[in-house]
Amino acid sequence: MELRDRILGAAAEVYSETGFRGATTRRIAERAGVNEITLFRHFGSKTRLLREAIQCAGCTNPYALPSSPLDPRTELREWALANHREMFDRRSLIRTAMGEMEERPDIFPMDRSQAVCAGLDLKAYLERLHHEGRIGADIDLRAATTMFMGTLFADAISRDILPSMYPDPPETSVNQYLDLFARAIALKEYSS
Amino acid sequence: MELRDRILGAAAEVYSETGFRGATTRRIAERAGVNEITLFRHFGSKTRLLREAIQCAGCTNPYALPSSPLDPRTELREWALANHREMFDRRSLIRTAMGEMEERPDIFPMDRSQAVCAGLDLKAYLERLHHEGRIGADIDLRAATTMFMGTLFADAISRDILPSMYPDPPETSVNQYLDLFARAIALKEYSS
DNA sequence: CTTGCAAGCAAGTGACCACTTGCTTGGCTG
DNA sequence: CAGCCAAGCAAGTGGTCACTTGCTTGCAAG
Repeated sequence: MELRDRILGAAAEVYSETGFRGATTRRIAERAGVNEITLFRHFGSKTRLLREAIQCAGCTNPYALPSSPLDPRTELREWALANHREMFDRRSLIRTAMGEMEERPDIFPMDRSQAVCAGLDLKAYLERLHHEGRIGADIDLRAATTMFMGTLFADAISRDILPSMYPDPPETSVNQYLDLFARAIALKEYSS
Repeated sequence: MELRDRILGAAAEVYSETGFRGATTRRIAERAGVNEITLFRHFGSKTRLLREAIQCAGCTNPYALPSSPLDPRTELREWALANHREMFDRRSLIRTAMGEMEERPDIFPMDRSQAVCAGLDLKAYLERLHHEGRIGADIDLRAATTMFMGTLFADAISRDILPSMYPDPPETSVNQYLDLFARAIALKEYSS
């Protein structure tokens, strides 16, 4: 079954670089080191091949926040870094898929995308902190979640094409975002 | 000269919907209500037509923040709403262009894009506030700018394809972002 | 050794693509 | 009226696309 995975990997790569229309069966076959006909014998059509390749390349087992917060600052930093890295590594695929979202909504299952799942995870974690009284009482947790996820997302997918806006390495930037975010939600840390 | 603009508008529309490869000269001509040959007589080639159309559709005269801050909260809200609206209106073009950025970097002049210009405007404004002592002294202004722009940007280009993450109307969300942001930068407001 | 199957190769099909050529139409100016 | 020019129309060119057909090769199990 190694060959099938090689084809799927090549298809995801070529799609990320050139989009659906640019991902020709010739290019995918060449990238996979496989005869073009083999694609059709395995997947039936270009559409089915790309759908499977993208859904496969899009899924990920996310880094989860702990169910009982201990050290929020550290836990959030680890989590933010892991999620940022995950999105940054897939930035080409994400950008291409978002650009074609309106034309081909079925090809990328947005509702179970990493950004959405991570957002739900973060929101639940903030709710736990809020319940423990470690977040300002009048904070809108959904807006806070959306803001922090949006910041990480925009950084991950814009960093390489707007270097002037993102001069610092991801670790530095994420730390700065976290400082701002902690103040934004009035995070109370236990005395260190 | 009305015809030329109609063609450019149609080209930008079709490009936003289908990308470079999908924006065929036939489709553009049909959308513009014009014979296909007219495109070539006016612009020479599909590439030149699309380049001009996209650069034309991409440029905008941004809503500028005042050079001497009076009421930061209100000024920032107006500015954020205007910029969010501008990005939201162009969301299809932005998504498509970002998706093809790596393959065709010349077609969309990122360095003078609205997001970058608005970011510079915001940063200068925050520096003025900081200079007047109305922002916490130890705040990283660049990170704060990037965070707020990233939040607005992610909202504007994701809102329509992730409705579950953005249930509130833009005005509500922007207000919430602003509340969080004001706390994040420790904004001191004059007594109201 | 035979059967079967996965993969390769060669060639081709109809559709669409960007772009060209040659000719016609219609409105405006002198 | 004559001349000009922008635009339309019809047809075609060479190229690429997804996908098909018919045949061959090589390996592996019975």
